[in-house]
Amino acid sequence: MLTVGRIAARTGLSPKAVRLYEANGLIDPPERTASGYRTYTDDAVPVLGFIRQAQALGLSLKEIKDILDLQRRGEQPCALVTDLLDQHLADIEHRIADLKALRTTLKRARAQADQAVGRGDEALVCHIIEGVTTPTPPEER
Amino acid sequence: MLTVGRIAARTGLSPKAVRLYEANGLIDPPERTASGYRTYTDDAVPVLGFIRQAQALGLSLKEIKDILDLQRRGEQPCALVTDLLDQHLADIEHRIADLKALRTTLKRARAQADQAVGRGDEALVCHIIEGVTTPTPPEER
DNA sequence: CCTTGACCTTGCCCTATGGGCAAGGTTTTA
DNA sequence: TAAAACCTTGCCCATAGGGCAAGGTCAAGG
Repeated sequence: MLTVGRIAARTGLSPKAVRLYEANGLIDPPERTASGYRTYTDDAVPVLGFIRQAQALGLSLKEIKDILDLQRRGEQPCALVTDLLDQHLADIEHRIADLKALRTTLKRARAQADQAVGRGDEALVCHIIEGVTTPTPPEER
Repeated sequence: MLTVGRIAARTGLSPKAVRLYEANGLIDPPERTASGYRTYTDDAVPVLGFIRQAQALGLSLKEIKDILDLQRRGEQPCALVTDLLDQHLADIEHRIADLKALRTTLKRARAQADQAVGRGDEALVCHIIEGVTTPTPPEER
């Protein structure tokens, strides 16, 4: 009999994560023993594996739930999946660009720090930060 | 007299953010009017500006607080600042690398999706996700 | 049989940075 | 003087769980 701890260990998740997925509707509530223990069947293992995979691709629990809901209703989730993957791909491009811009800004700040050492110029708190021109506020998405 | 809304507008922040910074100890609690309104002096403006700049560099409120605490105790925060910038720089390199790896994985999933369309192979939920080999779990830091 | 340790249950607080709303008081403007 | 615009505090929301508490349950060993 698969308890929550055992199925968690088998799928590489924590028991807490498994319970969370149940609470969020990603997996069906399993049967319970008389004393209230969750008892999973082997059928639940690949679903949890799928969740892990999808999470590794950057999908949120909400998005994964939407996919699984479609599938449970007998519909093809693949169109949704490709849409989501495309969105995340675009998002990742965005974030990489933002991080690269931020890296440039940070490097400029660092260079300025080394240069300003010993020059002893004054600033409200620290010229290293205050002297930095932030080009475009990296909008997180 | 600078109310919270006015100083927020002047610094490009929201009133809520300004109150949050006060609650978290980044700025000193301002005087209050008899009716309880916060009344800021112009001295608070550049501090809030500093917070904005530091945030734009990716520093957390906690880190910014540490910098400001040092400065308020009359010590030079610049060593801490350079440390933090170096840490964030390394962190950003890491995250860029992770995102690039994830992008590669996502692109492979997408390519597989296009290729598998019409091939009609079966999977638990969607072969697009299940067929993807996740190379290294992108460890978020 | 009993104990001990490992497991399970629910529930609550915590993370970071605010956004949004509610209920109520104050100030400013028309 | 009345309405609009502002302020106050407090609470809930978001992500994806981690950690802890209090208490119930199960399996192995003595």
